[in-house]
Amino acid sequence: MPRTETPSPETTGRGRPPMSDRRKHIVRAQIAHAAVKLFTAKGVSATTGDDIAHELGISTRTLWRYFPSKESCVRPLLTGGLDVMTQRLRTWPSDLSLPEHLERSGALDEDAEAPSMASMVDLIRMTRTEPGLRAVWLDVHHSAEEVFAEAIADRAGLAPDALSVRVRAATINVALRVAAERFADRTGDDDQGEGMADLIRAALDVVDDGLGPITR
Amino acid sequence: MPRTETPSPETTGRGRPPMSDRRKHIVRAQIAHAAVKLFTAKGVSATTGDDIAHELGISTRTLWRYFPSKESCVRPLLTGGLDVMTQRLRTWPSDLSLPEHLERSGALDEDAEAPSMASMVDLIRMTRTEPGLRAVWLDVHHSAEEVFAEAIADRAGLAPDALSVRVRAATINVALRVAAERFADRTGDDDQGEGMADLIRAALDVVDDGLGPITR
DNA sequence: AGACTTTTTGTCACTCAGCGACAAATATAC
DNA sequence: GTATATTTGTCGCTGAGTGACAAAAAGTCT
Repeated sequence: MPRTETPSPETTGRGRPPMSDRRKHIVRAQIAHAAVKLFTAKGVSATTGDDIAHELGISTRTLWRYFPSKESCVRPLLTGGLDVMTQRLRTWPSDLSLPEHLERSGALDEDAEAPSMASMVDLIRMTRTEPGLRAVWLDVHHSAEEVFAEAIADRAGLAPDALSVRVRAATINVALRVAAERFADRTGDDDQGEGMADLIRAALDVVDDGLGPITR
Repeated sequence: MPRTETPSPETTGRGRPPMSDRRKHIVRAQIAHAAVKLFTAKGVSATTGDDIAHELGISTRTLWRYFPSKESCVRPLLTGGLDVMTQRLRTWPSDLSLPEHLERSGALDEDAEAPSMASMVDLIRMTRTEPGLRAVWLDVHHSAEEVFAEAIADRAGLAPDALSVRVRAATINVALRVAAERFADRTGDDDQGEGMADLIRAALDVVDDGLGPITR
């Protein structure tokens, strides 16, 4: 059995086999790390697509086949925390509230992807001053909204496009974004910042309070 | 008195006076309308900067002086609803809850900018399929977050960067975005859609419910 | 070992976005 | 009218991103 990670039923078995999703993902991750390295060193605008490609020894044309723009090269790093959570939404136990579930997912992620964590923190910080990176960051979270909506609709027995579902998905999602930004801001070299799980809990608690007594 | 809309104290009175903010705003609005016209007609990617500039009889160079990218040309139209609300936040009466205040602001806006409304609806719809426009749309709302945070912090007597303030500002803001998207989706030629004020109220009610009984 | 087939990568040429520099036009005060 | 400051246009450039096609890679089959 010649390791086919995509066991499609109609394998002609003829010619070069398509690149596995796993391998594609690895290449994308390598590009992402090269991009963030150059972005932090020279700044985003001063970094060209050629720079990123040359850093990896690939041609610029291939780079654009993996990512549609130089800013989007770092997308895999920015999605880091979120796609762990959205993946875990599929196994959301029925005896756990969503905040509890998300909090644990966030905590797990924090430990798991330690090497990428520093890059992610750097990127979220750059998000403030670099419009191109901010666009990617906001879009990453916007994409997650859909996933949250489906999970919530499924649990609540409502349609995924019900207003209450969409608003809840959006609010939860945006709370996670604010928590991540806070985490990035507070995490310094002295590592005195709060944990990601604590921040997620705190942010979701605010959401759970509704608009609060102050704004009403 | 030679109409100076920026009555700066140190008017040398010598040379051509700077363009008033009002006049700049008018030019930007003209560009925005030309852009959305071409975007809807030919699609975003098929519309070049030269097209937009030529539509108005200005040079391409001047176009880029008013906007940093062709997608951002429509920004004035996308901010339409939001900047009315953020402007009114300055005169937020103390006997009104934030939802009530926003609801009324949204309703007023709906009537006031009737001509721009159709373009805005078209744009928000295009936001789904055009990544460039979506980026502008998301960034517009992201910018509003800051304004909401300041208003809420001021009312609550908290620091603008307090976690609770930021989360509340973000959640309210995102609820407005979902309401606007819903409005754009539901508003057809037969005009059977709900009113903007109703949608804002409904969305903010969901926020005020917190995470709700379902997700906990 | 071939020959064969399919995917991936690289090379080339091209369009368009967007900016810096400088000239030309415009609008005011004197 | 002249002088001055602002705006606009022209020119030329770099870089993003794409389509077309050739070269290389990685397999299968005999």
